[in-house]
Amino acid sequence: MSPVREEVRSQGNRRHVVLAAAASCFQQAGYAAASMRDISAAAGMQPASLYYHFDSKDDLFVAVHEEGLRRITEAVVATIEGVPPGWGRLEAAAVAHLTTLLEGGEFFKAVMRDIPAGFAEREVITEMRDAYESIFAELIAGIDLPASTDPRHVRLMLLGAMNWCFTWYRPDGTSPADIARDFVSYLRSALDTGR
Amino acid sequence: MSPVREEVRSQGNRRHVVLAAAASCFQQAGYAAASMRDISAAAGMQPASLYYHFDSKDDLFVAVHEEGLRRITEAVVATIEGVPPGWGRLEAAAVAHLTTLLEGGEFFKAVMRDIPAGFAEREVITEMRDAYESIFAELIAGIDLPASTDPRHVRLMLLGAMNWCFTWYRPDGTSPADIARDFVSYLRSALDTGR
DNA sequence: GTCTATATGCTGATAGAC
DNA sequence: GTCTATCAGCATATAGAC
Repeated sequence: MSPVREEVRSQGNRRHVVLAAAASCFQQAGYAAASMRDISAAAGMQPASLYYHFDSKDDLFVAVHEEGLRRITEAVVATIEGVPPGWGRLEAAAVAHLTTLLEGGEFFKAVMRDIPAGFAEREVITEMRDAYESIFAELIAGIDLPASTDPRHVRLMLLGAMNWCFTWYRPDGTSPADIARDFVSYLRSALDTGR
Repeated sequence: MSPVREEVRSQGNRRHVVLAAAASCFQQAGYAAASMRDISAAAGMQPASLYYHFDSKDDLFVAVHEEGLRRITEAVVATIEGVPPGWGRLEAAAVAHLTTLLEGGEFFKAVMRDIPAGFAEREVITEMRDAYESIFAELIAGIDLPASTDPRHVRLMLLGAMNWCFTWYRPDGTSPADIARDFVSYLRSALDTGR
Protein backbone atom coordinates (compact mmCIF):
# COMPACT_ATOMS: atom_id res chain seq x y z
CA MET A 1 0.00 0.00 0.00
CA SER A 2 2.70 2.40 0.97
CA PRO A 3 4.17 3.93 -2.20
CA VAL A 4 7.70 3.29 -1.03
CA ARG A 5 7.53 -0.37 -0.41
CA GLU A 6 10.57 -2.06 0.93
CA GLU A 7 11.15 -4.50 -1.83
CA VAL A 8 11.95 -8.02 -0.81
CA ARG A 9 15.62 -7.85 -0.22
CA SER A 10 17.76 -10.37 -2.00
CA GLN A 11 15.18 -10.79 -4.71
CA GLY A 12 16.83 -12.65 -7.53
CA ASN A 13 18.84 -14.27 -4.78
CA ARG A 14 19.62 -17.78 -5.76
CA ARG A 15 19.96 -19.20 -2.31
CA HIS A 16 17.17 -21.66 -2.99
CA VAL A 17 18.94 -22.87 -6.13
CA VAL A 18 22.06 -23.58 -4.10
CA LEU A 19 20.01 -25.36 -1.46
CA ALA A 20 18.34 -27.61 -4.02
CA ALA A 21 21.66 -28.38 -5.67
CA ALA A 22 23.17 -29.29 -2.31
CA ALA A 23 20.23 -31.53 -1.45
CA SER A 24 20.66 -33.32 -4.76
CA CYS A 25 24.38 -33.87 -4.26
CA PHE A 26 24.13 -34.93 -0.62
CA GLN A 27 21.38 -37.35 -1.51
CA GLN A 28 23.32 -38.88 -4.37
CA ALA A 29 26.75 -39.11 -2.84
CA GLY A 30 26.43 -38.56 0.89
CA TYR A 31 27.93 -35.71 2.84
CA ALA A 32 31.61 -36.57 2.61
CA ALA A 33 31.65 -37.55 -1.06
CA ALA A 34 29.67 -34.54 -2.27
CA SER A 35 32.13 -31.73 -2.95
CA MET A 36 31.47 -28.02 -3.01
CA ARG A 37 32.57 -28.14 -6.64
CA ASP A 38 29.87 -30.69 -7.41
CA ILE A 39 27.28 -28.57 -5.70
CA SER A 40 28.37 -25.39 -7.46
CA ALA A 41 28.22 -27.15 -10.81
CA ALA A 42 24.71 -28.43 -10.04
CA ALA A 43 23.71 -24.89 -9.08
CA GLY A 44 25.24 -23.44 -12.24
CA MET A 45 27.79 -21.20 -10.57
CA GLN A 46 31.41 -21.09 -9.49
CA PRO A 47 32.50 -22.76 -6.22
CA ALA A 48 33.39 -19.46 -4.62
CA SER A 49 29.90 -18.11 -5.19
CA LEU A 50 28.40 -20.65 -2.81
CA TYR A 51 30.13 -18.91 0.05
CA TYR A 52 28.09 -15.79 -0.50
CA HIS A 53 24.99 -17.80 0.46
CA PHE A 54 26.42 -20.17 3.05
CA ASP A 55 29.45 -19.92 5.30
CA SER A 56 30.61 -23.51 4.92
CA LYS A 57 29.74 -26.98 3.73
CA ASP A 58 28.55 -27.79 7.26
CA ASP A 59 26.17 -24.84 7.16
CA LEU A 60 24.80 -26.03 3.86
CA PHE A 61 24.18 -29.48 5.27
CA VAL A 62 22.31 -28.06 8.23
CA ALA A 63 20.24 -25.84 5.92
CA VAL A 64 19.28 -28.81 3.76
CA HIS A 65 18.07 -30.60 6.87
CA GLU A 66 16.09 -27.60 8.03
CA GLU A 67 14.32 -27.33 4.73
CA GLY A 68 13.78 -31.06 4.30
CA LEU A 69 12.40 -31.57 7.77
CA ARG A 70 10.23 -28.48 7.47
CA ARG A 71 8.69 -29.87 4.31
CA ILE A 72 8.12 -33.42 5.50
CA THR A 73 6.63 -32.13 8.74
CA GLU A 74 4.27 -30.00 6.69
CA ALA A 75 3.28 -32.97 4.54
CA VAL A 76 2.60 -35.25 7.49
CA VAL A 77 0.72 -32.64 9.51
CA ALA A 78 -1.47 -31.76 6.53
CA THR A 79 -2.26 -35.42 5.94
CA ILE A 80 -3.36 -36.29 9.46
CA GLU A 81 -5.43 -33.15 9.88
CA GLY A 82 -8.96 -34.17 10.69
CA VAL A 83 -8.17 -37.88 10.98
CA PRO A 84 -9.34 -39.07 14.39
CA PRO A 85 -6.73 -40.39 16.85
CA GLY A 86 -5.98 -44.09 16.69
CA TRP A 87 -4.48 -46.53 14.25
CA GLY A 88 -5.99 -44.78 11.23
CA ARG A 89 -4.19 -41.57 12.11
CA LEU A 90 -0.86 -43.36 12.56
CA GLU A 91 -1.37 -45.12 9.24
CA ALA A 92 -2.05 -41.83 7.48
CA ALA A 93 1.13 -40.35 8.93
CA ALA A 94 3.19 -43.38 7.93
CA VAL A 95 1.86 -43.23 4.38
CA ALA A 96 2.72 -39.53 4.15
CA HIS A 97 6.17 -40.09 5.64
CA LEU A 98 7.17 -42.93 3.37
CA THR A 99 5.67 -41.41 0.24
CA THR A 100 7.48 -38.13 0.82
CA LEU A 101 10.70 -39.94 1.65
CA LEU A 102 10.73 -42.17 -1.42
CA GLU A 103 9.00 -40.03 -4.01
CA GLY A 104 8.96 -36.50 -2.64
CA GLY A 105 12.19 -35.32 -4.21
CA GLU A 106 15.83 -35.04 -3.36
CA PHE A 107 15.66 -33.34 -0.01
CA PHE A 108 14.51 -36.32 1.94
CA LYS A 109 16.97 -39.03 1.07
CA ALA A 110 19.64 -36.54 2.15
CA VAL A 111 17.91 -35.99 5.46
CA MET A 112 16.91 -39.47 6.60
CA ARG A 113 20.38 -40.91 6.86
CA ASP A 114 22.96 -41.38 9.51
CA ILE A 115 24.67 -38.12 10.33
CA PRO A 116 28.30 -38.09 9.13
CA ALA A 117 30.55 -39.09 12.03
CA GLY A 118 32.46 -36.20 13.50
CA PHE A 119 30.05 -33.70 12.04
CA ALA A 120 30.48 -30.50 14.01
CA GLU A 121 26.84 -29.59 14.40
CA ARG A 122 25.57 -33.09 14.97
CA GLU A 123 23.41 -32.00 17.88
CA VAL A 124 21.58 -29.41 15.84
CA ILE A 125 20.54 -32.05 13.34
CA THR A 126 19.68 -34.59 16.01
CA GLU A 127 17.38 -32.10 17.68
CA MET A 128 15.59 -31.28 14.44
CA ARG A 129 15.01 -34.96 13.76
CA ASP A 130 13.79 -35.58 17.27
CA ALA A 131 11.29 -32.76 16.90
CA TYR A 132 9.96 -34.37 13.75
CA GLU A 133 9.79 -37.84 15.23
CA SER A 134 7.87 -36.50 18.19
CA ILE A 135 4.89 -36.28 15.85
CA PHE A 136 4.93 -40.06 15.71
CA ALA A 137 5.44 -40.35 19.44
CA GLU A 138 2.26 -38.34 19.95
CA LEU A 139 0.31 -40.38 17.44
CA ILE A 140 1.32 -43.58 19.18
CA ALA A 141 0.49 -42.07 22.56
CA GLY A 142 -3.02 -41.57 21.18
CA ILE A 143 -3.43 -45.31 20.72
CA ASP A 144 -4.51 -47.69 23.45
CA LEU A 145 -1.67 -50.22 23.51
CA PRO A 146 -1.34 -53.34 25.67
CA ALA A 147 0.39 -52.47 28.94
CA SER A 148 3.33 -54.74 28.14
CA THR A 149 4.11 -52.83 24.97
CA ASP A 150 6.83 -50.17 24.89
CA PRO A 151 5.47 -47.27 22.78
CA ARG A 152 8.99 -46.05 22.15
CA HIS A 153 9.99 -49.35 20.59
CA VAL A 154 6.86 -49.32 18.48
CA ARG A 155 7.80 -45.90 17.14
CA LEU A 156 11.43 -46.83 16.55
CA MET A 157 10.46 -50.06 14.82
CA LEU A 158 8.05 -48.33 12.47
CA LEU A 159 10.30 -45.38 11.65
CA GLY A 160 13.40 -47.57 11.35
CA ALA A 161 11.68 -49.95 8.96
CA MET A 162 10.49 -47.01 6.84
CA ASN A 163 13.78 -45.12 6.86
CA TRP A 164 15.61 -48.24 5.74
CA CYS A 165 13.34 -48.63 2.71
CA PHE A 166 15.44 -46.44 0.43
CA THR A 167 18.07 -49.20 0.46
CA TRP A 168 15.73 -51.64 -1.29
CA TYR A 169 12.80 -49.62 -2.68
CA ARG A 170 12.30 -49.78 -6.43
CA PRO A 171 9.87 -47.37 -8.14
CA ASP A 172 8.45 -50.20 -10.24
CA GLY A 173 7.56 -52.30 -7.21
CA THR A 174 5.05 -51.91 -4.39
CA SER A 175 4.12 -48.26 -3.82
CA PRO A 176 5.39 -46.43 -0.74
CA ALA A 177 1.81 -46.06 0.45
CA ASP A 178 1.19 -49.80 0.28
CA ILE A 179 4.47 -50.58 2.01
CA ALA A 180 3.62 -48.15 4.82
CA ARG A 181 0.12 -49.61 5.18
CA ASP A 182 1.57 -53.12 5.41
CA PHE A 183 4.02 -52.09 8.12
CA VAL A 184 1.34 -50.38 10.20
CA SER A 185 -1.10 -53.22 9.71
CA TYR A 186 1.39 -55.76 11.09
CA LEU A 187 1.75 -53.69 14.24
CA ARG A 188 -1.93 -52.96 14.38
CA SER A 189 -3.13 -56.51 14.26
CA ALA A 190 -0.54 -57.31 16.90
CA LEU A 191 -1.22 -54.53 19.32
CA ASP A 192 -4.79 -53.44 18.80
CA THR A 193 -6.53 -53.93 22.12
CA GLY A 194 -9.84 -52.59 20.87
CA ARG A 195 -10.65 -55.51 18.65
CA MET B 1 54.84 -84.88 9.97
CA SER B 2 56.95 -84.52 6.88
CA PRO B 3 60.29 -83.04 7.89
CA VAL B 4 60.12 -80.47 5.16
CA ARG B 5 56.82 -78.87 5.93
CA GLU B 6 55.64 -76.14 3.70
CA GLU B 7 55.35 -73.41 6.25
CA VAL B 8 52.21 -71.36 6.09
CA ARG B 9 53.11 -68.81 3.53
CA SER B 10 52.68 -65.20 4.51
CA GLN B 11 53.03 -66.10 8.13
CA GLY B 12 53.59 -62.91 10.02
CA ASN B 13 51.46 -61.37 7.32
CA ARG B 14 49.50 -58.54 8.80
CA ARG B 15 46.66 -58.60 6.37
CA HIS B 16 44.22 -59.21 9.19
CA VAL B 17 45.56 -56.18 11.05
CA VAL B 18 44.92 -54.01 8.02
CA LEU B 19 41.45 -55.47 7.66
CA ALA B 20 40.55 -54.71 11.28
CA ALA B 21 41.94 -51.19 11.00
CA ALA B 22 39.90 -50.59 7.86
CA ALA B 23 36.74 -51.90 9.51
CA SER B 24 37.31 -49.56 12.41
CA CYS B 25 37.81 -46.52 10.19
CA PHE B 26 34.94 -47.29 7.84
CA GLN B 27 32.65 -47.81 10.79
CA GLN B 28 33.66 -44.57 12.45
CA ALA B 29 33.77 -42.25 9.49
CA GLY B 30 32.04 -43.97 6.60
CA TYR B 31 33.67 -45.01 3.35
CA ALA B 32 34.31 -41.62 1.80
CA ALA B 33 35.57 -39.89 4.92
CA ALA B 34 37.92 -42.69 5.96
CA SER B 35 41.26 -42.12 4.26
CA MET B 36 43.94 -44.65 3.48
CA ARG B 37 46.21 -42.62 5.75
CA ASP B 38 43.77 -43.02 8.63
CA ILE B 39 43.65 -46.74 8.01
CA SER B 40 47.41 -47.09 7.78
CA ALA B 41 47.82 -45.19 11.04
CA ALA B 42 45.28 -47.44 12.75
CA ALA B 43 47.15 -50.45 11.40
CA GLY B 44 50.49 -49.09 12.57
CA MET B 45 52.14 -48.90 9.19
CA GLN B 46 52.83 -46.49 6.35
CA PRO B 47 50.11 -45.73 3.76
CA ALA B 48 52.08 -47.36 0.97
CA SER B 49 52.28 -50.63 2.88
CA LEU B 50 48.52 -51.11 2.63
CA TYR B 51 48.88 -51.64 -1.09
CA TYR B 52 50.91 -54.76 -0.55
CA HIS B 53 47.84 -56.36 1.01
CA PHE B 54 45.05 -54.76 -1.02
CA ASP B 55 45.01 -53.25 -4.47
CA SER B 56 42.81 -50.27 -3.66
CA LYS B 57 40.49 -48.67 -1.15
CA ASP B 58 37.56 -50.27 -2.96
CA ASP B 59 39.13 -53.69 -2.54
CA LEU B 60 39.57 -53.06 1.13
CA PHE B 61 35.93 -52.10 1.50
CA VAL B 62 34.81 -55.26 -0.23
CA ALA B 63 37.11 -57.34 1.95
CA VAL B 64 35.69 -55.77 5.12
CA HIS B 65 32.23 -56.71 3.93
CA GLU B 66 33.27 -60.26 3.15
CA GLU B 67 34.71 -60.73 6.60
CA GLY B 68 31.88 -58.95 8.42
CA LEU B 69 29.15 -60.86 6.64
CA ARG B 70 31.02 -64.12 7.06
CA ARG B 71 31.18 -63.56 10.79
CA ILE B 72 27.60 -62.44 11.33
CA THR B 73 26.35 -65.34 9.22
CA GLU B 74 28.36 -67.67 11.40
CA ALA B 75 26.92 -66.12 14.57
CA VAL B 76 23.33 -66.36 13.38
CA VAL B 77 23.64 -69.88 12.01
CA ALA B 78 25.27 -71.09 15.22
CA THR B 79 22.49 -69.54 17.29
CA ILE B 80 19.55 -71.04 15.46
CA GLU B 81 21.08 -74.49 15.24
CA GLY B 82 18.74 -76.92 16.89
CA VAL B 83 15.96 -74.39 17.41
CA PRO B 84 12.79 -75.76 15.77
CA PRO B 85 11.27 -73.80 12.85
CA GLY B 86 8.73 -71.16 13.76
CA TRP B 87 8.66 -67.88 15.63
CA GLY B 88 11.18 -69.02 18.22
CA ARG B 89 13.75 -69.66 15.55
CA LEU B 90 13.18 -66.26 13.96
CA GLU B 91 13.46 -64.62 17.34
CA ALA B 92 16.75 -66.37 18.05
CA ALA B 93 18.13 -65.19 14.71
CA ALA B 94 16.98 -61.62 15.34
CA VAL B 95 18.62 -61.59 18.76
CA ALA B 96 21.89 -62.86 17.28
CA HIS B 97 21.72 -60.37 14.42
CA LEU B 98 21.09 -57.30 16.54
CA THR B 99 23.50 -58.31 19.30
CA THR B 100 26.30 -58.87 16.82
CA LEU B 101 25.49 -55.66 14.99
CA LEU B 102 25.44 -53.44 18.06
CA GLU B 103 27.96 -55.11 20.33
CA GLY B 104 29.92 -57.51 18.17
CA GLY B 105 32.74 -55.17 17.24
CA GLU B 106 33.65 -52.76 14.52
CA PHE B 107 33.10 -54.90 11.47
CA PHE B 108 29.35 -54.76 11.54
CA LYS B 109 28.52 -51.12 11.72
CA ALA B 110 30.70 -50.76 8.65
CA VAL B 111 28.76 -53.46 6.85
CA MET B 112 25.13 -52.70 7.62
CA ARG B 113 24.97 -49.29 6.00
CA ASP B 114 23.99 -47.91 2.68
CA ILE B 115 26.63 -48.61 0.07
CA PRO B 116 28.47 -45.44 -0.98
CA ALA B 117 26.84 -44.08 -4.14
CA GLY B 118 28.89 -44.60 -7.25
CA PHE B 119 30.85 -47.38 -5.60
CA ALA B 120 32.39 -49.43 -8.37
CA GLU B 121 31.71 -52.88 -6.99
CA ARG B 122 28.27 -52.13 -5.61
CA GLU B 123 26.83 -55.33 -7.05
CA VAL B 124 29.37 -57.52 -5.30
CA ILE B 125 28.36 -56.07 -1.95
CA THR B 126 24.65 -56.22 -2.74
CA GLU B 127 24.95 -59.89 -3.56
CA MET B 128 26.77 -60.67 -0.35
CA ARG B 129 24.10 -58.90 1.68
CA ASP B 130 21.31 -60.63 -0.18
CA ALA B 131 22.91 -63.98 0.56
CA TYR B 132 22.95 -63.14 4.25
CA GLU B 133 19.40 -61.86 4.30
CA SER B 134 18.19 -65.01 2.62
CA ILE B 135 18.71 -66.69 6.00
CA PHE B 136 15.86 -64.56 7.31
CA ALA B 137 13.77 -65.22 4.23
CA GLU B 138 14.03 -68.93 4.92
CA LEU B 139 13.20 -68.53 8.58
CA ILE B 140 10.08 -66.57 7.70
CA ALA B 141 9.15 -69.12 5.05
CA GLY B 142 9.18 -71.68 7.86
CA ILE B 143 6.38 -69.81 9.65
CA ASP B 144 2.71 -70.24 8.88
CA LEU B 145 1.62 -66.69 8.08
CA PRO B 146 -1.88 -65.45 7.20
CA ALA B 147 -2.43 -65.58 3.44
CA SER B 148 -2.82 -61.81 3.23
CA THR B 149 0.65 -61.23 4.67
CA ASP B 150 3.61 -60.54 2.41
CA PRO B 151 6.56 -62.51 3.85
CA ARG B 152 8.99 -60.22 2.03
CA HIS B 153 7.60 -57.16 3.76
CA VAL B 154 7.78 -58.93 7.09
CA ARG B 155 11.46 -59.64 6.50
CA LEU B 156 12.23 -56.11 5.29
CA MET B 157 10.36 -54.55 8.17
CA LEU B 158 12.21 -56.59 10.76
CA LEU B 159 15.66 -56.21 9.22
CA GLY B 160 15.10 -52.52 8.46
CA ALA B 161 14.03 -51.79 12.02
CA MET B 162 17.08 -53.63 13.36
CA ASN B 163 19.59 -52.12 10.96
CA TRP B 164 18.37 -48.64 11.83
CA CYS B 165 19.01 -49.23 15.53
CA PHE B 166 22.61 -48.04 15.46
CA THR B 167 21.29 -44.51 14.87
CA TRP B 168 19.62 -44.45 18.29
CA TYR B 169 21.01 -47.37 20.31
CA ARG B 170 22.79 -46.46 23.54
CA PRO B 171 24.80 -49.11 25.41
CA ASP B 172 23.32 -48.00 28.72
CA GLY B 173 19.73 -48.52 27.55
CA THR B 174 17.70 -51.58 26.59
CA SER B 175 19.91 -54.47 25.50
CA PRO B 176 20.05 -55.48 21.84
CA ALA B 177 18.56 -58.84 22.74
CA ASP B 178 15.55 -57.23 24.41
CA ILE B 179 15.04 -54.83 21.53
CA ALA B 180 15.11 -57.68 19.04
CA ARG B 181 12.67 -59.72 21.12
CA ASP B 182 10.29 -56.75 21.28
CA PHE B 183 10.40 -56.28 17.52
CA VAL B 184 9.73 -59.94 16.81
CA SER B 185 6.98 -60.11 19.41
CA TYR B 186 5.11 -57.22 17.79
CA LEU B 187 5.09 -59.11 14.52
CA ARG B 188 4.43 -62.42 16.19
CA SER B 189 1.28 -61.54 18.00
CA ALA B 190 0.04 -59.94 14.81
CA LEU B 191 0.73 -62.70 12.42
CA ASP B 192 0.73 -65.88 14.45
CA THR B 193 -2.00 -68.06 13.01
CA GLY B 194 -1.26 -70.92 15.36
CA ARG B 195 -2.60 -69.24 18.48
C1' DG C 1 25.99 -11.64 -6.33
C1' DT C 2 29.09 -13.70 -9.10
C1' DC C 3 33.44 -13.87 -10.94
C1' DT C 4 38.85 -15.20 -11.45
C1' DA C 5 42.66 -16.60 -9.12
C1' DT C 6 44.76 -18.81 -5.54
C1' DA C 7 46.27 -20.53 -0.73
C1' DT C 8 46.97 -24.63 1.80
C1' DG C 9 46.41 -29.11 2.80
C1' DC C 10 44.75 -33.77 1.96
C1' DT C 11 43.61 -37.60 -1.47
C1' DG C 12 44.56 -42.40 -3.64
C1' DA C 13 48.12 -44.46 -5.60
C1' DT C 14 53.02 -45.60 -7.44
C1' DA C 15 58.34 -46.28 -7.74
C1' DG C 16 61.94 -48.29 -6.01
C1' DA C 17 65.29 -49.04 -1.92
C1' DC C 18 65.96 -52.33 1.70
C1' DG D 1 56.57 -56.85 3.72
C1' DT D 2 57.54 -52.49 4.94
C1' DC D 3 59.84 -48.44 4.15
C1' DT D 4 60.83 -43.30 2.16
C1' DA D 5 59.72 -40.20 -1.20
C1' DT D 6 56.72 -38.46 -4.34
C1' DC D 7 53.14 -37.69 -8.11
C1' DA D 8 49.07 -35.49 -9.88
C1' DG D 9 44.75 -34.13 -8.59
C1' DC D 10 41.04 -32.54 -5.67
C1' DA D 11 39.39 -30.71 -1.11
C1' DT D 12 37.48 -26.39 1.50
C1' DA D 13 37.89 -21.90 1.77
C1' DT D 14 39.53 -16.94 0.98
C1' DA D 15 40.91 -12.34 -1.47
C1' DG D 16 39.62 -9.05 -4.14
C1' DA D 17 37.97 -7.35 -8.95
C1' DC D 18 33.72 -6.21 -11.22
